[in-house]
Amino acid sequence: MADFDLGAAFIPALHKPAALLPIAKHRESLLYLVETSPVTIVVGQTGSGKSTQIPQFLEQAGWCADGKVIGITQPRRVAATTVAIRVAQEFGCEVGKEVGYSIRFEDVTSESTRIKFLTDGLLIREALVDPLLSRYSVIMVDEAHERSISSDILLGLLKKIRKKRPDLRIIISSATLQAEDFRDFFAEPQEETTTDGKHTGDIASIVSLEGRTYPINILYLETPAEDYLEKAVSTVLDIHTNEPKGDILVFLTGREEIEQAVQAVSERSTQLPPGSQSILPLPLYAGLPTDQQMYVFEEAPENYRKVIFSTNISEASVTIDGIVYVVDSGFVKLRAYNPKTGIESLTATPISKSSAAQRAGRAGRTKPGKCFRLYTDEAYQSLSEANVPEIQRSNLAPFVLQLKALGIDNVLRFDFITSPPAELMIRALELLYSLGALDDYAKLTKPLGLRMAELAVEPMMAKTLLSAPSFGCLSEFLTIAAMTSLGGNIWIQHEGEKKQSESAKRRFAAEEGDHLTLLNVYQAFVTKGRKESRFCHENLLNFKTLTRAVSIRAQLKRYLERFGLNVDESLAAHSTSTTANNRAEQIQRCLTAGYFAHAARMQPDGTFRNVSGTTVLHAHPSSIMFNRKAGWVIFHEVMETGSKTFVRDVTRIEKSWLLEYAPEFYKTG
DNA sequence: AGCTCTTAG
Repeated sequence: MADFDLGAAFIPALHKPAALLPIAKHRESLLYLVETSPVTIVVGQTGSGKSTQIPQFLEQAGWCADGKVIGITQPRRVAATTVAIRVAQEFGCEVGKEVGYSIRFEDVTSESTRIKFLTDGLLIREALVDPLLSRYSVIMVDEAHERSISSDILLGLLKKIRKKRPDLRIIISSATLQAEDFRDFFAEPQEETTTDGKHTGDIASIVSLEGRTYPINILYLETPAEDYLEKAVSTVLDIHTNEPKGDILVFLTGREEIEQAVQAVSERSTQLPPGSQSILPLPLYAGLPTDQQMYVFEEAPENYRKVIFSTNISEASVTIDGIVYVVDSGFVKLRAYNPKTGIESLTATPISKSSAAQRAGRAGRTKPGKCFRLYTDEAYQSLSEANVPEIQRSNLAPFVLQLKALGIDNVLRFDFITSPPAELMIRALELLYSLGALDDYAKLTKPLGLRMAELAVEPMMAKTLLSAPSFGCLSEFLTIAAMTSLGGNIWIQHEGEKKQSESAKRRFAAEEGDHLTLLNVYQAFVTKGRKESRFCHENLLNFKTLTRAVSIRAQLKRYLERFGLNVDESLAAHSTSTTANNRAEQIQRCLTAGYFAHAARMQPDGTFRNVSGTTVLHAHPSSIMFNRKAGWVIFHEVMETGSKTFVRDVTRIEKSWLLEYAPEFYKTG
């Protein structure tokens, strides 16, 4: 490119012409497979063009005749939108016309849409109104190997739908390792196996597409590292001094480690020999404000080498160009739900082999790369092959509720590609029963259970919202539901500005606890923060997440109005101090009606104990209740990290309310 | 006295 002396008259093509992609030569065989086989499993490497090309091949081959649609699901919203935009460009139409996408809050499709990209979760919700997904002729489940709960459930539904709709074609895109699991999942029971080892019951065909990646040289430690964080920092400096140019991506487990590493590298880089290239260390994690995340995508200034310290967000969700070196700590923070205690934990665990391969692959996207694994070859050999599917380590209550709403009564016998442990299912059923979403026969109750399933919030919050009209605080709970579903990230945290952030929080603090504090923050945001850009800045509030809260609140409000519930916004706005007290109490009572299972009592030493007295809980330092005295409280969330179990979003209640609103649940007390 | 991996509706 640099050889051309034509200046700005030429710009590089944004995309490779489709004909140059390796997938082009597989066009006919792919179409033949889809035509003849009900399920096609596409094993495609990075850069094979499967997500962009297959839908176009199908459209050209007539799969959209009679107004039918080709649906392609993605595990993430960004993927659904960016791939749709790209395919629309290649197709030569405006996004939303022949090629469109649909994600929560954004439906960019029309009557003429033939190729539709959407998230897995949204397609499951479409099944609530169209159980056979009859608008679609082909459904392609992209990135199925990631084994998210939604794509697992979607595959189970598709298997069921296929029996009633033999015309439906299913395409699953997968990594090599899982392809056979998907094939076996769709196989129909047969006794015999043919001599070539092929099951006669297979209805799925596997096709492999080569990708366009460069070779990666993988290096291990000779002896285990005592401290992988220190080792990561020294490895980065070694690469910087000994290896040719190219940016570095370092996989660590969380924010704290990342900030430490960034700090350490910037300190040590001052000791580099004079005249050498400088290092630009950058953090990357999901909780980082968007503007700071953007730095990692910018080209480093001349004479700087970019080093990105990242969480798992860079493993699949985010792609950064120009990475030549990967440093892999071998650890990831993984969420797991304990069905015995109902407590989620978040702990650093060794990654799987497939994760390690994925991380290494990040080095070979633009030219040959190197991956430095901060563990021994032996340690690598002892890693598990693949990650434990999300469905086996999550609170299943929201999904059991969705399955029930889809008419699947016997969820224990639902055809899961990997069955969740029975304990997880039972715990979910028990919770839904205690909330009144299921009756004595484990059938979905109407209208309560059905409405809970339709609301896009967790079951306990759904119950709270649907109870709110009888406490006269529906408007307030629309806000609280929206704010809690943001999962933190309401406050911007700058390094070394902890004091300011504390005092900013105190400006909105409510004596009753975090839920009313969140309500105050939201009120202030919609009255001032949305118009004055300084407001969020001065109060260290995250404009983007609060804007999202406004969208979520509006969506929830539409649902409740559809249920015929009247949302009176006038009462919330102006209230005298006596009605304000009463209003606070109604909110606390209503919260108890949905979150009674999340109750705790403060001990003289300032920690909390759950109702059965078996678990010690700590108020999270971000809570208003941190370092305050309280009696009984309700909390939104409980999570074990490291050695402590923290509760977040905590509000005072009266003990007697527990018995008043959940007599069944607490009858033995 | 001291802190959440990621993602979706």
